[in-house]
Amino acid sequence: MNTQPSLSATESLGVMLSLVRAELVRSMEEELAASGLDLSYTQFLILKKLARLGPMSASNLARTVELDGGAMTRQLDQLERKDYLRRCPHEQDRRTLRIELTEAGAAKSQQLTDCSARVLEAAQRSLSETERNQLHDYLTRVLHALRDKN
Amino acid sequence: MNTQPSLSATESLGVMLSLVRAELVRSMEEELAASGLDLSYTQFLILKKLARLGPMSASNLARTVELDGGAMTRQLDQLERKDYLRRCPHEQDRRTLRIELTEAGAAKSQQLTDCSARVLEAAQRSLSETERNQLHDYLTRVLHALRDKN
DNA sequence: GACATATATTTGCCTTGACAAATAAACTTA
DNA sequence: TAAGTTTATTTGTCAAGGCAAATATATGTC
Repeated sequence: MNTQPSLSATESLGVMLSLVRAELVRSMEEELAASGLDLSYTQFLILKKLARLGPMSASNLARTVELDGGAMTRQLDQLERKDYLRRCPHEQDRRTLRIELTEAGAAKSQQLTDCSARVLEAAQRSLSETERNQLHDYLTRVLHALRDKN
Repeated sequence: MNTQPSLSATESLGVMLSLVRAELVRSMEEELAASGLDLSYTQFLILKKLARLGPMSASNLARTVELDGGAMTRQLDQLERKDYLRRCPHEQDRRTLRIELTEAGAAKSQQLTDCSARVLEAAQRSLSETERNQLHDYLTRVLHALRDKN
């Protein structure tokens, strides 16, 4: 049995955030699957970051996508097995990995960008440009307020 | 090793939602712990709903807090063990439970409300009343857009 | 250089939540 | 009423992520 909610009058901010995030993730995974990409939302984020920012270390990647280091190791295992990326040795620092997209991975990255763009556009379709910026701004301010709670 | 992010220029909506939600949950659990309440965010939501809406069935509760039915069973186990709530038989429907707060649970509920109010106030302290309403409105519209994607 | 400290990656352990199957009990309909 | 369908709860299984420990390597200090 799962939940088919009926967003009541005034849900609190926490509940709203959970709902919207969950629905966005679901939409994103659906869109990925529809494009023939077999990727979880987390894996999508990892590949997108690599495509946008280029090769980087695993810990850097973990920080960038807000994922625990241990969890990152396991996601990299999966993505390497699927031949989306490669672990290369770092030239100067032998502790560090250089994670880079394979040719296959790079070839898919455009599809990722397209999927992402479609879902985000669908999600925000009822918001004007101004409202989208405001939403982002408000979320940023809430995040800051929570982080430096003085 | 965990993540101490540096929210870059323009994070996408999905990332922002995850960040804000995670931080809010963290804050909430911290505040609960500081008030001597040993409760996860999920457990907090369950008790708060019960306090606000009164006794209800487990499946109703699950729908209300957006939790899977199986997960709800296990949360109820824990909360019952801690003596915050009770499973009572439903008078008309023998399939159904009537979940109600114990005296101890009811006694704590005011603290929950206070914790919640403090954290939400802190989170939104840099937003005006108007902006808070807009944020809620935008999130609601995004949610609807994602649900009925036509 | 030796030693203490910090960082990167991996692994083990644990909790959570989703999903599906199993029961039990209503409800619907012929 | 009997059969089929829906709903409520519980349980098993699984994947994901957080945390801590282990290991390897780098960096800073004396």
